[in-house]
Formats: sequence, structure tokens, C-alpha cells
Amino acid sequence: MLVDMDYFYVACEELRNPQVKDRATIVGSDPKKGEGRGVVMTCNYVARKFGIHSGMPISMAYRLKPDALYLPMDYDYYESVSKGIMERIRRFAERFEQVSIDEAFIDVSDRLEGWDGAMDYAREVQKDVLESTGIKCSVGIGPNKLIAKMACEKAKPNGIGMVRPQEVKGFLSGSEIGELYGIGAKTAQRLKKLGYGTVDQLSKASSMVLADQFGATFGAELKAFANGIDEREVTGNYDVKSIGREFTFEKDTDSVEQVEDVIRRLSNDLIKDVAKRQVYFKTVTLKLRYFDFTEHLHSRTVRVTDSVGTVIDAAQELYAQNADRTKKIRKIGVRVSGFVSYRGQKKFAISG
DNA sequence: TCTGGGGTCCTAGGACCC
DNA sequence: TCTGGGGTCCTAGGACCC
Repeated sequence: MLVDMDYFYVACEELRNPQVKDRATIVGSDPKKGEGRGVVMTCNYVARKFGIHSGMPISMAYRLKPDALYLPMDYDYYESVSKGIMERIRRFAERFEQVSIDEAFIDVSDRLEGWDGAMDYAREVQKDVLESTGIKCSVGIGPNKLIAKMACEKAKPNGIGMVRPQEVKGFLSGSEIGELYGIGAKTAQRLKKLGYGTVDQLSKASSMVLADQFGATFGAELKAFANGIDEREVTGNYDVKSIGREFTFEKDTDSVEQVEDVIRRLSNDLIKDVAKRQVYFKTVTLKLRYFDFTEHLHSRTVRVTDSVGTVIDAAQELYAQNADRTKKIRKIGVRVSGFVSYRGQKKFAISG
């Protein structure tokens, strides 16, 4: 089963502010009277009626619904709500895997006798999460992660979707190629050009062509997914691999002082997470997005450390050595990775 | 309409080591 | 004088997901 919260960030806001419920509400960047540069993170179903959806530029949302309630992201708060939800969900199975702040897989194979009890079991999960946290969720049930995920997507909001093994083929042949997990806009377009415009066509595609076009790993995965085959296990939690922060300027800039100032701020912010997770890092990466949306990464391996000074120095040097000074910068990111365990302790496992 | 911020994984070339 | 095969690490780019 995949358990996925409905319009999660806005649902969290609704918990502490009941008036959110009946109003078109959007969590995301500040719209600044239509001049804002960010996007919609999440919106509720009232807002969706006006054509607003997540990922949409906030300026466009503002044009569609200027009198909606616009709220800034409060990630710490959402994380605390998420923690409570995940604790409830994990009690429904031995194997539990959180995949993001608002969704988790549970392997319930040995808690059920066949498929008949699965719908009731999913209803219990929904009821438990709602009664203990006040958050509504949708559940997808399938023979593997891929199908559970897709079934959940089609069941939203507050629904349950179940696809039995014998129903997988029919379920997939009624799906768009882009609905398959892992196929985004670029891959969908390439597949269409190759003559694999539907899931059915992809399921019978030449393995050789796919391997040639997309590489051995992804090529094989594409075909397997199109056939409803997914061997990935529901595993426990994994170690975090990198920690980063990004910032988009209100106006594109070519000021060295501004850039260096942002690098300092991002580094100071990110290092708190590094300390919280009790890791040392050895690689610093600077990300630059220019006015024209071209993006470049520059990274450097340093001696193993947890010092913010090292992050700042490395990032500023990477900027000095690599930045294209003829182009204004839109966004800067700083990220650290290559973690090493701390004082003999195991690396800190991510759980939220 | 004009595009965020947090991440993950894969590929590929070059340096380097044995 | 010209040269193999196995492996790891580093750097950069790209696609994708929520």
C-alpha cells in the first residue's frame, strides 16, 4: 500500500486555522501582488476549482484568484505533523518506508488473507490517520510499489484504489505513458518519437532500442514498468546523502557582494542540518542558475569536516573560479555531500 | 504564465592505483 | 618501446520526484 496525504501543506494549515477550509488556499511563494517569482507548492481543492495547481507560477495563481489565502511555507511545522502521521502508519505493517514528507509505503502482505480484506484494512489506515491527526489521505493498493503508487494517484482525494494482480494489465493499458513512475516530460517525448506513445506499445518495445537510447538500467526499468513489473522491496529508511539550500533572487544579479552574501546565508542555514544529523561531509557543491535558466554545478572535495567556514570558502572559490560573469544570476544553491560517520556512531537515518 | 526548494539516481570521462 | 585489466574517486550534467 502507498499512503499519501491529500494537499498536505494546506491540510496542515487547516489544522491550526479552520477558516482555511472553505477558502481557496495556497501554500507557496509570496505572490507580491502578481510580481512574485516562485510557484504554488500545494493548494486545496477549493483553489483547484479555479484552475490552480501545484507547480504553477505563483503570479499566474494570483491572476486566477487574487483573493485566495496565500500562506508561506512553514516546513518545520509540516514536519512535526508528518512525524505524528508516520508513527501511526508504521503500526499497520512490519515493513514501512517513508518516501517523502507526506507519503509512505507499507508492505501488508502478511497482515492480510488475500486481497479481500485489503480495502477494509486501507479504510482502517485512513480512519486512524484522520482521527489521530486530522489529516485526510488516499491509499493505493497493488502487487508492487509501482501499481500501488499509480492506483493511489487515481484515487485522490480521500479515496482508496486497488489493483489486483490479474487487473494490472488492464489498469496499465488505460494509463498514459507519462503516468508511469519515472517517466517525466522529457522521457515521454523521446519515447513518443521512438514510436512508444502508449503503455501498451512500450510494454512490447525492443529491449535493445531502449537500452541503446536510455542506458542499460533505465532502459530495462522502462520496459518492466510498462509490463507492471516492479521488484523493489519496501525497505526501511535510508541514510541521507546530501544536504543543501537554494535561494532565488528577487531580481537577477551580477553583484559579487550579493552572491557572496547569499552563499554565507545558505551555508549557515545548511550547517544546522548537518549538525542535527551528526555527520561530517567532504564535498561542497555550488549550483548557479543564470537568467536564461541554464544551470551549472561546480563541486570540490575538501578534507572531511563539519565546519561552516569550509563550506563558505569552498563555495565562494567555486563561484570566483567558474561563474560566467557575462550572465546575470537568478538562483544560487549550496549543497554538501559525501558524508562520513560521526565519532564511531552510525550515520543518522532520515525519518522525516 | 513563466517557471521553487528539497532531494535521489544514473552516466561518462579522466586521474590514479595495483 | 609500447603497453592490459580491474577498480575507485572526482567532477559535471541530466532526468526525475514530491
